[in-house]
Amino acid sequence: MTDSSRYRPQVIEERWQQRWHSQSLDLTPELDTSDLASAAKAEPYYALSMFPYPSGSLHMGHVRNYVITDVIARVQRLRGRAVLHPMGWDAFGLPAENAAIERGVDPGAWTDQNIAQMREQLKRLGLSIDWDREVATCHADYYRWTQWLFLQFLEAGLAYRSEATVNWDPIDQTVLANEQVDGEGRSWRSGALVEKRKLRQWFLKITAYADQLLDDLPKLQGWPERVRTMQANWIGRSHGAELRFEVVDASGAGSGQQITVFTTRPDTVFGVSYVVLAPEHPLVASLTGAEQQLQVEAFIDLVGRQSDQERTAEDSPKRGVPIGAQVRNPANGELVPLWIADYVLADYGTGAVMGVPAHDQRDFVFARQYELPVRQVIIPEGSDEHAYEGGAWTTAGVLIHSGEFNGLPSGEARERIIAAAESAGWGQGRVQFRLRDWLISRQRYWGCPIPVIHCEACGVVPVPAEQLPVELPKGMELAGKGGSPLAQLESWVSVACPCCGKSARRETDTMDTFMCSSWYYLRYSDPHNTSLPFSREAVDRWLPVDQYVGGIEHAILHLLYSRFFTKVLRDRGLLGFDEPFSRLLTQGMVQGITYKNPHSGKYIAPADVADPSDPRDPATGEVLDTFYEKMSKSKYNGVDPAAVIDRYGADTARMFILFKAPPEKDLEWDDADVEGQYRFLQRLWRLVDSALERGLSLSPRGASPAGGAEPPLSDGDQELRRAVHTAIAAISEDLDGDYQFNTAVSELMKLSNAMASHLETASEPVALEALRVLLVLLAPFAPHLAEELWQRLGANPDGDQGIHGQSWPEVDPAALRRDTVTVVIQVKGKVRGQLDVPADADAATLEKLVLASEVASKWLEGQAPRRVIVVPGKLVNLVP
RNA sequence: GGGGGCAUGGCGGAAGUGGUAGACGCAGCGCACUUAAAAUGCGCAGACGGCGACGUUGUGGGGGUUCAAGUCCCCCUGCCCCCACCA
Repeated sequence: MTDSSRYRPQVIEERWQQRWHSQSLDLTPELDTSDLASAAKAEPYYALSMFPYPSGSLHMGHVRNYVITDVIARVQRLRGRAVLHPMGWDAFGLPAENAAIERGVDPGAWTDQNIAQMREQLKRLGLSIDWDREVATCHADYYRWTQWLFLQFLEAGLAYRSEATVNWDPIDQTVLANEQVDGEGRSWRSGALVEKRKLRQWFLKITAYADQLLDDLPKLQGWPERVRTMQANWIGRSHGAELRFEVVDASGAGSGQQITVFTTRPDTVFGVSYVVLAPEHPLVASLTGAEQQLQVEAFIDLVGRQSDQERTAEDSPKRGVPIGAQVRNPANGELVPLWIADYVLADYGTGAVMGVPAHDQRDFVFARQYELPVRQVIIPEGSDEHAYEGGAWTTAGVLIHSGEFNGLPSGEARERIIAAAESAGWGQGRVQFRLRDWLISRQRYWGCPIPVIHCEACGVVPVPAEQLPVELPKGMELAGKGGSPLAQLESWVSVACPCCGKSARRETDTMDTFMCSSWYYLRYSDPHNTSLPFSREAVDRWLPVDQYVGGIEHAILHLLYSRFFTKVLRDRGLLGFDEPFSRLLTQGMVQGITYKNPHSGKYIAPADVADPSDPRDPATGEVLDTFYEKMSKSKYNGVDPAAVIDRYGADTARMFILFKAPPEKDLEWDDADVEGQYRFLQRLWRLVDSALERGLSLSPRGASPAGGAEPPLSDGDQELRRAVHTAIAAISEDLDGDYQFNTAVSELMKLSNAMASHLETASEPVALEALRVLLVLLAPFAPHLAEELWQRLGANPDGDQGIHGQSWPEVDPAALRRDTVTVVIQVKGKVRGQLDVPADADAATLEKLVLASEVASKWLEGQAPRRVIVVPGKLVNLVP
């Protein structure tokens, strides 16, 4: 083999990337808007990957994400769609600011440098991305429109300021959204235990869209079920009632004050033994009796020092104190004591709960502890036993001890009691959501400034649209502590009020970066627009996104916020659809082989493990635990994409990632499997080499186009054509709908195996058809190799669009047809043999043929079968 | 506690509406080529029994429906993910 005919991915990949770039092959086609051209108009297709944070280095998770989207984009192009496949950067955020604090670098410069670095790494993957549409959320020409959109929310009454108890990260010195605090009460970024603080903060009223966000979930049939479920749980709608308990004094006289509770079980209102408030409830101070003062204050102090996680852990003891007041149960007039307790949350419902120990497990535990009465008011249907021994009876049943509602089933009682409360004025039905408004204020520098001005005379004044963007001041020295950096820059803060002209102060909070990422997919449709974030025309043409691809970690926040944005912007008339992403693919993570010393807990780099079949700690000789886990620096289990590309080329990396696991499953990185993929690509190279040696050419000036083979075809030709068209059918199906790239690649392997055995003896037209189809099918997966082989076969004259401008092949049903098929002979459902029969044999013929077979006579032993089941083309089951 | 998902060879994974379980690949074994090795090519390969043709068994466990079950139904076990004192 000569050197020039060796597969050298490093050479050919770089060459084709340059060529494609110079031919502008990846640019998004301009969509013709004129009606005249509509006949020729290609249908748009929008393939989108979740954009990365520009950390500076590409990791395998990125590679998997973008390769999947790239294959989808390339397939759609081959199918004649006008494809939008963009990329950008989620570029605001803490890492840049932290780098600035630690190393004194400029966050903008640091970010731009990272972007440049990652862009080059991405380009090496051969992604067909339209880089002319690149956006970075930290650039003023982008965040100008983030600000503009914020003002839309403000104008719509969907952005407001409110004093709120917020999560304060003592390390990053900033406020965090609930979603950025993990289950242990730690900051998602710094890992610090989050504290509580009261601050005035900006919120977006996502709760105003809670119903729509929930009710539209069933529309998203192209989303994974579990993502829809996660969102539904997160929104958490529950139906119940607000009931008002009047505060009464010792003599039973009403005070005029009321405690409003929220309950999903109004049917249990006759079982209330006490009413309990959150310690933070605003009425606690005024209602506390003189004798209880000290005790109550001590309790509130105690609860205040608990972390959220301590307080809300399910198994934590429920503690409380009576505050020395009592309330009247509006349903039965009974007086019950008023308590405060740590198990009641201030920010859910009304911050007050009616205690029904017989029918709520928490109330039950609480009542047992403080010897409060337990009165059963619901019994299991058809029983009158006390079913709550050892725990509360929390399921539905029939009412007792409930006055006029006795005997009603729970469901009906709920409606009747709510109706009674409404007509008597002590309550009403109410829907409650778990979802809270979105806290978007951040006391950080490296974010999008909130474009408002605070004027003593005019209040909160939006920055006029023509004055946008409110640019971040450059050249700031960031200390990393003491609250908002912007607040310390007097020259930036001090500004004239746009309304009255008097001196006023800029808002110094910046926005949660999720704001920036909630609309970037809209900007790609019209990235250079300088008068609007996007034109209605462009956004309605390209969106909704046909296929969105990204990690499951964004199942709730990013996707929910984006859906919220879309609905608000639709209501503002800025776009004409109400869900942004038609189909969603959540790809699994990439895991690396991980070695851990079970005793010391130390992770060992694979390179330091001498013998992987007997992994031992190089320092101590102890046997190591071996498993696969998400790649991370601290576990030394990462694989650098650049190193893989250097060694095997991008095509091998792409093929491996697509083949190794279905896209939504976790993928275990395995060097041996990477080698296997590399070998497969080399086999393809040699296959084309052997075709060249035979003088085959796909040049239009050469032999007649494939498919024109003269019948009758030889057996080998027939078999090869069958393999070719089976592959087209199978791969087309794998790429439709569920995206089974792994089986698509295996079909490519099967086709290549078939060609290895038949190509040499095949007639020229059949051989050429096979080569052409193989390469076009390969093109989305291994774009460089496919293009190179295409050219080597002479099919790529200058000025031609190359293999990526070809059309996806069509299945020729005639090629799949067979003269004979092999049917399975079963006896009583067990496979006992096979028989070749004419493909068009009908059931009766088939039965006759099988009954006459040796297999039948062997197993039936002369008996006539009692029953014969015939599945034409498949099997015959004989039941003796 | 609530919700969702998964369980198939040594490994990753295949198996339209029930119809030959284990495609494709990795690792492994044998053969060819080679002085040798690598690379490459060809072949074998769920387990058990048998020289073999073959037979038995087999998709986490137990039942069921069916001519036929990885696939449908019931029960159980294990693992993963999300939510969670949400009243």
